[in-house]
Amino acid sequence: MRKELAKTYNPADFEERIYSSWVEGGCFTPKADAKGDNFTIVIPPPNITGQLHMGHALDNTLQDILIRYKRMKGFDTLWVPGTDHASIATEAKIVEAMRKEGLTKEDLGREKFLERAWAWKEQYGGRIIEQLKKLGSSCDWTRERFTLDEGCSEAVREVFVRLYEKGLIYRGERIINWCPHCKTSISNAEVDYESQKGHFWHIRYPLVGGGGYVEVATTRPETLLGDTAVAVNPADERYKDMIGKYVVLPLVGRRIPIVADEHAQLDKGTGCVKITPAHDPNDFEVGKRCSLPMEVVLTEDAKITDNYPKYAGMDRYEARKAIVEDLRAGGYLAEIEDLDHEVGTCYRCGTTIEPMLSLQWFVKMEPLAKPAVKAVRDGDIRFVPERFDKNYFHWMENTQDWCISRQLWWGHRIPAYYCDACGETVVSKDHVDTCPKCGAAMRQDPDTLDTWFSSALWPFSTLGWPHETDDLKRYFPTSTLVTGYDIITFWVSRMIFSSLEYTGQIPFDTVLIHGLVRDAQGRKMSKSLGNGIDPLEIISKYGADALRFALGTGNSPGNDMRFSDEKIEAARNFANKLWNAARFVMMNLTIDKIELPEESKLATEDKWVLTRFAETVKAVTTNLDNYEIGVALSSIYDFIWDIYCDWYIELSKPSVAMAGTERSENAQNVLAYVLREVLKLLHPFMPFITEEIYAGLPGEDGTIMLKDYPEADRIPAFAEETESFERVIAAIKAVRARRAEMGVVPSRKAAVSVVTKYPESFEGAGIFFEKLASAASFAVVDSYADEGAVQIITDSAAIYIPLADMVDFAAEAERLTKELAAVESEIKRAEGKLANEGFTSRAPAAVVDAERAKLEKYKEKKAGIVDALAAVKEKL
RNA sequence: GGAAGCAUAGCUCAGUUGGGAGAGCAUCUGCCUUACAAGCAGAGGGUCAUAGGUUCGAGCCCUAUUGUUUCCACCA
Repeated sequence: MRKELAKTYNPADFEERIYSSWVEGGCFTPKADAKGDNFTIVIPPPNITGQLHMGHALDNTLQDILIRYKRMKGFDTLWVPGTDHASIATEAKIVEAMRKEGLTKEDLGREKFLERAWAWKEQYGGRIIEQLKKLGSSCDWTRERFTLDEGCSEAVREVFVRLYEKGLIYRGERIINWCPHCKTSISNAEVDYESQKGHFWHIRYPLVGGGGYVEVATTRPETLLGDTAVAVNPADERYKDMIGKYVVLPLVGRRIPIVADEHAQLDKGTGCVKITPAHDPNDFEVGKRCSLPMEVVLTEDAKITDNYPKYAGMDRYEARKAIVEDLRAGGYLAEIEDLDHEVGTCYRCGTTIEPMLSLQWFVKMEPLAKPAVKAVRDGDIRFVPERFDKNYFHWMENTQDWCISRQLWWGHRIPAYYCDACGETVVSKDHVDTCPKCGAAMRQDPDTLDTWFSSALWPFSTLGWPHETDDLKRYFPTSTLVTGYDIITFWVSRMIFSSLEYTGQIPFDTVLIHGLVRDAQGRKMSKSLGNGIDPLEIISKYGADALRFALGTGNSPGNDMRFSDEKIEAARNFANKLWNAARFVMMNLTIDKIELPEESKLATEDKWVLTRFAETVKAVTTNLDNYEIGVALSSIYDFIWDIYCDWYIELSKPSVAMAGTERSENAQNVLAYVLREVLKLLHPFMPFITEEIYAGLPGEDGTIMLKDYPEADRIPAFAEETESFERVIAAIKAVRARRAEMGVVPSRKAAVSVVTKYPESFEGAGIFFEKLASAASFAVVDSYADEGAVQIITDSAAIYIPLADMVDFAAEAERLTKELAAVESEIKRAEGKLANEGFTSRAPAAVVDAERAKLEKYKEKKAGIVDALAAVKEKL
């Protein structure tokens, strides 16, 4: 069905309608007749609780470009989105939403809280999917899978139990970052460090049996209650004799040993360090090494425990005050030093983090990391660009055991059950109510799993694993993962070792890494800075195609990009240009079917544009196959704007205008053919505008997104005619430049005469000179005698224009002298190069030949300039 | 402290196995040429951070230096 294009490009008029037509047409489901290999992407859309942000838009755009490209290439493509993963931020959002209603988690209880969380998720989750549709994302939404059900999905339970049975998962003590306000542990990545003014309290610990004291310093004096040792460096001469002796812990009266440990540094403070194993990660390590007791002194809301009656119930800061006061009164306080130090705070509420000892579940990393490193080392999995494998290896080879428990409710609940009566622990896929040992009631671990634990299963859990589903058999392992470099350690590495461990296969063979999207000043976009640009606003203002173009152009794998108004405007302008070109073509079409004329009927300019197009197709496909999306896109941009619009459309106008003739129809066919094919070429990048224009082409039906991608080999190309026609273009450009330089207005037409060694190149070119170079007439002549004419020299022609009244011959002479010098220096360079034995014998033959050809051109040009200069000088 | 990236035109950035420095924006000049002023035709503007090295040949490969960004670790 033919459709007229609107006079102005307004994406809002058609983007939504087109998306619906794709959905209705079943375009996103795999093609039954796909002839190629599989190409699968299994990736979560953005976190369900968040607004679509620019980073996600970038992810999604790059994924969609690849999917659409592969689909048009005949691959059996599948893009399955999973949905939310259960991050701390997610729960925080839910809690925040509830707080507005005056509700807290604790009020509701776990069951009700999860119920509400699900409702909330549906509401916001639906919205995010709508947002992605606006971007044109061709996810197969019908296959959307939720992996977070009832707090613990089947796949997650399955792997937890498997790991437990293999001894790769264990429960142990560890120091975690505890937020006393949120009452949850948070990961290192979620701790913000801020510089705070504080103090360094120097405290004296008396030696048991008299004879003095040792002095330690601390920024957190209240942790003194939990000290179980003082450490000195084993190499420290000052304290050599004290190792093994005891000191008395002030205020508490406990005898604690002086131990030797590398953790104590010789040159810091006094060289003595108080050791609080239960409240400091380093001290914890010292405690393990020296077998020290772990003394917990703080409750989960950071108050002193009942074990220290004098301070019990005091908040940590109150306790600090009281303890410092008591230390002073007891004469233990040696000195108070002012200190600026970095304090860890909760990224969400800003509360100072308290390191706490706690029982957590861990995954043993060493046995998992080895095959994961090997898979990348052996090239089974490839990072694009390659350098990111260093990042990956560095992390994988130094990783510590992975703490997977989180004190949250919204997430996959740990499938471990404890019997309080007999202490039995059972790990099971199914819910366990009664203790298999003693028959008492069991309770499930209240904690949930780290969000990355379930996300790590994404490539196969979304395809139905642990069941042997058809999807799994058909599409796993998947093809390409597209993600930012900031997520390699969190997610990519974990997907790799998880997949190898549970399925025995790699999860994907290629990891395309992109950079971060920054703002115009180069800052990372963040909510707290308020510099985030909302992709939806951009879409409504400029269109999804423009956004996709802006994200795709100049995007080079692994490099950050800045997002600016200039960039999006340039993208919109490009869409507008294409729109107008298409309008021109369509309003001139009288044919009702596009058919490329046979070779003998093609004009030179037709052959030229087809050849340049074939080159473009080659460049685009090669670059896309190498994941050079930005380079591929700029090839298309250059072809459409420079070759097709600025040259070919102009060149074709005279022919098209001969209404009713065969020549006109041929020109129309070439115009429409190239337009149709370039629309296909561009479709993966700008799906909406290409679909809209395509729908208006005569004789075409169906959606462009299921058509075959152009293949360079199948486009007729004519090397000789192209080279020949470039001479005409060069001559036209030279005339325009010369006229502009002289300030001749376009309306002043003048006769153009050409003397050339290549008269056949200029045959029939008169019309182009008249139209594009303000020529009143055009002639190829053997020689030209009017000495008052302007002379323009290219490497294939001497062009004469009688504009004597405009010519300043002195200036002409100067200009020609300059040009002569320039061409002579080129000749010198080329001759020097060719005279170099090393070059002619070692450089590839093609390079040497190209150099010889260049030299020939320079020499021709020089001869022309010499003649012209002589003529001008005579005139002077 | 450990690791990695980046440094090219006034600005933002491309530059795909090493073979005569590019784009967009900005600036300047001239154009309403019947698809497009969100446009057309021209022009100016770069010691490719610095110093060495490899090579017949280096923006590209190697080494060092400087600046900058990021990740990891540490911070009694």
